[in-house]
Amino acid sequence: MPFDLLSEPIRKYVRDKRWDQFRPIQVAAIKRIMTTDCNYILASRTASGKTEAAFLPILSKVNFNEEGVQVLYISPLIALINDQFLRVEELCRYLEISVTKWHSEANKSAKNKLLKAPNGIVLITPESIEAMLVNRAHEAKHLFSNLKYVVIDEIHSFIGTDRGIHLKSLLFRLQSINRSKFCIVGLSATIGDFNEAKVFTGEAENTTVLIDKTAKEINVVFKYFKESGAELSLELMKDLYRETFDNKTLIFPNSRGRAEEVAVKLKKISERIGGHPYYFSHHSSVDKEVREYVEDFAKNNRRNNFTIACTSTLELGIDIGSVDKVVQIDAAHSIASLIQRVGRSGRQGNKQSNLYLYATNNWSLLQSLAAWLLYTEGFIEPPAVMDKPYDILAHQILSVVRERSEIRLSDLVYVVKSDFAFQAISETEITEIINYLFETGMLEKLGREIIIGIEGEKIVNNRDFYSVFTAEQNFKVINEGSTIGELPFSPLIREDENIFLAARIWKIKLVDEKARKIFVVKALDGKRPMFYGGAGDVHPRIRTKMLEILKVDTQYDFLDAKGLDEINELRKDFSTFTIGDILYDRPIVEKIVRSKKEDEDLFVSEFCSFTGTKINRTIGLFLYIADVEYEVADYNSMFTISASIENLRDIFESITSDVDNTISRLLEDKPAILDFSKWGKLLPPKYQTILVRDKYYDIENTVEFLRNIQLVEPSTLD
DNA sequence: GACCTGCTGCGGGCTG
Repeated sequence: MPFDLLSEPIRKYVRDKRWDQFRPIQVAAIKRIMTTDCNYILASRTASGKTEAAFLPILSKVNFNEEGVQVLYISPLIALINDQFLRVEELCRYLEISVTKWHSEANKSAKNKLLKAPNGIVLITPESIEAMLVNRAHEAKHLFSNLKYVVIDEIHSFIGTDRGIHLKSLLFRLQSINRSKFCIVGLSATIGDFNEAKVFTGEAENTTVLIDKTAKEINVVFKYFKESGAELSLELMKDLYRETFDNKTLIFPNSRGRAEEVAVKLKKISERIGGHPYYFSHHSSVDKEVREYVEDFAKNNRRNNFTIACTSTLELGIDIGSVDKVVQIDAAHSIASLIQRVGRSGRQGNKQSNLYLYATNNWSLLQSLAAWLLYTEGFIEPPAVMDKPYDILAHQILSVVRERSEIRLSDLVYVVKSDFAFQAISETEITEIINYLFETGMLEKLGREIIIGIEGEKIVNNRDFYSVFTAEQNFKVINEGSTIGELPFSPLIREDENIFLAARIWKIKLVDEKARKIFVVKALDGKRPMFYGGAGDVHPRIRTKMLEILKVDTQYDFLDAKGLDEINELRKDFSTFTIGDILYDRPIVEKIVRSKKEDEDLFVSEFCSFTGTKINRTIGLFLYIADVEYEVADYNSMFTISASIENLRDIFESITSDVDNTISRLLEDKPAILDFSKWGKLLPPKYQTILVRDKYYDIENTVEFLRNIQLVEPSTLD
């Protein structure tokens, strides 16, 4: 019995909570964690008791009388730490274990208290671990050299990302200052590739994934509104209002600007007809305090209905309670993301989640439908795995040198070589990168020791050093002394322009460019703000599924009539292409255009690749190498290429995988191509090229795709 | 048309 395995104080906690039974993931975790010293990944949907599944057995098992912090909980978000702190602290009161928050906004005297007598549990972010290792290595050792368990929350948000590689390296570095081996427990929503989750602990063979696959039943409704303008039509907004006014709803419109538009427009409709005023927006550009107010409102009020228009800020595990409906406007970029969003709905006792998928154009409708069907087939995108993360390696080399103050070359190479985050990178490569860091003044030799160089000091001593991702430079938006949020500079940011922010309308009174501040007053009408930055890549499987939907004639009963008509219309357009092999048969149409300048006929091919964003980008690279002009739109995966079909066949057949020269030329012409990597600029040119090749492009899969592709022309029946 | 995440140490001013 799992209950009997737990320690007495924890059993008392369970009794006091009046839990009549454990959730499946808790049963599995208690049994395993209590009886073994293995690493575990607990995979189970949102709100299924994962935190308790990890902490009940860990708190039962670990002897907290020992000196030093015993359990380290790592979270991707400060907000999540603050949330979990309350839960974990309540649990720990039964054992008189202290719990300390350690992040930039955490109470400083609590941190100092911990430094005096390290013990108990610490909740921390990866960046705070990095900062501690860099600035106060001795304190890091003082606190964290006797860890028994490391719990990583929302581990799926790290897997397959730069931040994840960074965290892996930090885990390795924590392990190397520990007296004995600590165990890792990762908490995760259902993820696409459990193998990658196991590898994440650095000990795949000693890591077991415990999965609870029971999913909530999802009630899905598709709604189609053909939109032509830049703004959402009144018709759509009215329908959205009718669906949401008497519910607790989250709306995901895929962008910050559109989230503002939706929140403001719904609020206006509600005002006009005397509905409730609880319409909010929640995204990275809304001020933190305003966001906390919104989260708090959603969590703590039972009586009032509300609607929050948001971005992925409300996708992760911050506790906002549960909502009745989740609305997705146009296709989410991934299935994983869609499922996380749906997981926010379905209240306790009610087994169903409600998902409304609005589409505003035919391709978005098709993509949404494809994502939904793939989900019902059990497919979730696997994470993008980066074998040789040279940029994070360079960052960590600087960090390790700073941590040690001085270190011999052989020791440095040894440390980095042993780091499981960089397993696939060879010793020769590491040495080459270190040598380049000498050349550029990042590192310096002092006798036989290596220290941080003059150029390196500038980087390492900057606050920006602790993270591996970049942040946009914004203007603060201020009304009557209080900050509402932030906006990037755009043509709209001018005095007397009216803009939406935090679900309200503002008139800009003054722009202080030097202080990067925008002063605003309340207004009655305005425009949604402009933001820059891209969304995530779409996985090839989604695009293949889109083609498959066009090929069959299934009449989906969860689509509304307009949506079904639109799908059938698209099917008609594509019915002229005979697609046999879904993976490689791709539609193409050749047109002849009269060139204006040179007065001759030119061939233009319209080619639908039906593949992922990254492969489309790489096809673009190959066309660039072949010196062919083209345009590409990723949303419908369509290329317009200045070449005949015959010509294109030749190009696709003669594709080679040797593109390094082109990429290094590209890097010289347009260094901004490396902007996706914050620390890539530390690398020798050769490694920058490889980074762009492997991370920005997908050479291997594109070569395979193009070698196998069969270009299908329309049948000539008409 | 296009997401998100985090952050030291120190000094100055203010409050209790």
